[in-house]
Amino acid sequence: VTIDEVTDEVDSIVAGWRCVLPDVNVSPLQILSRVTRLAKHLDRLRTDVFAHHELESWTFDVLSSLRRSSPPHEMSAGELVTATLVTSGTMTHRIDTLVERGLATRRASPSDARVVLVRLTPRGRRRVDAALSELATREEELVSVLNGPHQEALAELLRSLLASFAER
Amino acid sequence: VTIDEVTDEVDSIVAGWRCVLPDVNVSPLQILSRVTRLAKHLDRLRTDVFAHHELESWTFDVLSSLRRSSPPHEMSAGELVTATLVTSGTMTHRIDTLVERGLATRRASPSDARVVLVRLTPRGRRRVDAALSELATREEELVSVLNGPHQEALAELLRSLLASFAER
DNA sequence: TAAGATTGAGTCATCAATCTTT
DNA sequence: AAAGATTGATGACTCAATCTTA
Repeated sequence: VTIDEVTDEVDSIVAGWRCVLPDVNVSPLQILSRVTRLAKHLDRLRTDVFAHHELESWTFDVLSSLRRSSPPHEMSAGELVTATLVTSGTMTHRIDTLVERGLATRRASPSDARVVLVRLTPRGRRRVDAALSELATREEELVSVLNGPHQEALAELLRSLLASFAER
Repeated sequence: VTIDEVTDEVDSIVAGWRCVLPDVNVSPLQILSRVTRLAKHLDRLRTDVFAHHELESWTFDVLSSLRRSSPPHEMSAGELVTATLVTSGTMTHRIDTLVERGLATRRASPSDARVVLVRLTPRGRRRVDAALSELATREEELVSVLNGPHQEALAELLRSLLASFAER
């Protein structure tokens, strides 16, 4: 690793740290810094795509959880909280917005009045399906810079890394 | 891919979509959804680590850019904007905070009074060095679930993916 | 007129306190 | 009490408008 050209923003970040703090092992950044940057780009891509369908990333998050649940596509607010990794206060607000827009309905659970059940409307279903479809197409283009085996290898490596997080 | 067990949250998300929308190719999610989730976990890890050093992720972002710049560790506000991928308004506020805390100084450029120069203080330097050192240790543990060659392979695959984003 | 930084309005997030039902 | 959802305060972000200097 001596005469490599600097080809990447991450490479220069790593090189910068090595120069300044030579005793610290910054090689994990070669992976983790790229993960962070990729995630930022992906976030932008999603924002763009969803805007074509009058959705935001955060509304899509909720709608897509509902969509993947078995018909009648209904989940409790608490289930949505754990599925989307946000706080309960955030979820209350998200549901407010979705109901206002006619993309979901909210009702008290008949069996336990503390529980709020959120259900996808037909309009919400059409909206989220169209958005996902376009998103998948765009993501396919991106991933296509890697051939099939490379894609699978990458998915597997990421799975291992993710699993090591989940253990904690 | 018929009798695989569902081992992962991402696997079940992908399986969910395949069931609901079988005509959409959701295999890119095997990669990109894991990237997003990894980034979320990383964000939490960084928040934790930086809290030990009385820093937040966003203050660290700025301080680390300054730290990697050549002595006297001074950059213009505009350079910091491009380095950290935030808007200029955000950067103004970040600089305010860093100056208040004595981690950086702000002055007008002598050669062009429109330009604001931000410089790391010794206190800021010690703070960011300590934070990076701990972060690197924690990230090393995480990445260590993969052996050396796997780490390199992963870094290379991510580099390709990132490059394909940068082209757009 | 343009470049660079700042300000202010609006959005969505978190956290902690509260209300309701069990 | 405890579980679930809501409310309100606060924080950091973006965008657009503004101010200052070149």
